[in-house]
Amino acid sequence: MLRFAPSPTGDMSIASLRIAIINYLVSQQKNDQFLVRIEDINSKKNIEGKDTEVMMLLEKFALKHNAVFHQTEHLNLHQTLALRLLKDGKAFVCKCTEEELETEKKSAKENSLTYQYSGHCENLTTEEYDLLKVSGEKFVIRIKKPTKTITYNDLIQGNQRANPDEIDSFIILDSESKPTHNFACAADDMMGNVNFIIREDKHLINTPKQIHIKNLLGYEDETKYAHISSLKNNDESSSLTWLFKEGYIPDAILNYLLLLGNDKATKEIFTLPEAIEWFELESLGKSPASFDITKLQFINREHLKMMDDRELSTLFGFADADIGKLAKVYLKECSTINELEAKIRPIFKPKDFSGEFGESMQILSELIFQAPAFETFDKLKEHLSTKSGLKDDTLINPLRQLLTGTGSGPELSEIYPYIKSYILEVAS
RNA sequence: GGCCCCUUCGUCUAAUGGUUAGGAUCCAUGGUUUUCAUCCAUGUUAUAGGAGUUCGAAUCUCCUAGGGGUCACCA
Repeated sequence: MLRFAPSPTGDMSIASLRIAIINYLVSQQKNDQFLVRIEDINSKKNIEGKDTEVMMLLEKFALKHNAVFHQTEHLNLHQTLALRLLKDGKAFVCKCTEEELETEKKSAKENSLTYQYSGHCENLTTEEYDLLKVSGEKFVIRIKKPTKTITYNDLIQGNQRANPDEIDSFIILDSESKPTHNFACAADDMMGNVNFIIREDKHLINTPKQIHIKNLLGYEDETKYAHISSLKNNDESSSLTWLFKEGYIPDAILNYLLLLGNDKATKEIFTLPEAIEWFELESLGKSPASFDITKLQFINREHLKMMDDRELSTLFGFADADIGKLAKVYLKECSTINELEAKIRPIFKPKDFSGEFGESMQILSELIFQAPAFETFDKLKEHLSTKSGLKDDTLINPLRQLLTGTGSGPELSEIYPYIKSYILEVAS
């Protein structure tokens, strides 16, 4: 079982999307299940609607999941498991106040030491615990730190180890009886039998803690870990929202994200099904890659070239393969949907006859309205030339302005076949 | 500050002790094109720095520098 565990606390980042893609891809390679878990246990940070937004994005990238749930649905389960650890003496009640802990942390920092829990409440008796419950005084539950060093092998980062002091006796149930991230995460991975965890490398530090939790809960199945190195510049300019707004398409973004840090790609331009064939999780690089928009532009253009003509035309409000073909001519100078739109729209807009070529444009427009339909641009050109007396530059320049609304662009003979059925609309 | 990770053209990367350090992208130049672009051709640009091991180091070791992560009742 593989899983993607986003938290609904903001817009999905490309780094997060990359993790989702890789999880899905590996699940396909292993013919395994892919689970989506919305990590919404921190109600303060949750943003309304971000969970459905994530699901819509997954769909947009064609990452199909077998199941989805919100982590808060498991509150009872988390509490039960925490109490079980308490009962088994593997966890303890801690009544240290946040202020007390804050002071300890501060002094640790001042002395340049790593903060560690003092162990103050470790030996609280059950009687004291009962009293605490009755008194209404706030308390948390901490898991007891391990007695041995925890080691594991990460498929990408190599052998990892964490000693007991690094893991520490950390909080698993907070003062409102809600599970902390590491506990909820480990518990859900265990209950869902997630045995292959692929996530961002920022979780590297959490892994030994989660292994410790699962150990104490008696989970014995082997879990494989792969922590993907993060992206260097994961900022606003590389946000998914921005990319979509700029006219980048999902296939291209997916292609690009899978290419980063990858040395197994047999070619640079590929689709998800193709990547499933050759992708090798273990060979992903450790060094953080930086997001480079110019490379994405290139990839986006290549994917637009591969897109079905008719489908492409729908992006500009048409349903005509010819318009798709027309757009592809413009791909020579464009790499995003927005750029294409900026070229195609003016073709169908009423033209401005007040400019430098206005007079000639008027003449040509009238001639086109009176003329029969011509199969090729050469025939149209010949006809217009004969009737108007214009030729070469004096013909082409106003004609380009009339047909495309702009002074430069592809050869008119190249685009004419795709616009000829709209010629009356175009030439006015 | 402790611990961990990273460093090859601007960018993504190749080269598992022996290459002229390769490819893609970007950029530049030339040719083609009645325009811009495309296309074709050509070209510039890299082993972070320093020691060591070795006949030979991008590759192994050490040091230095730079970058990142982490040390929560955040996820």
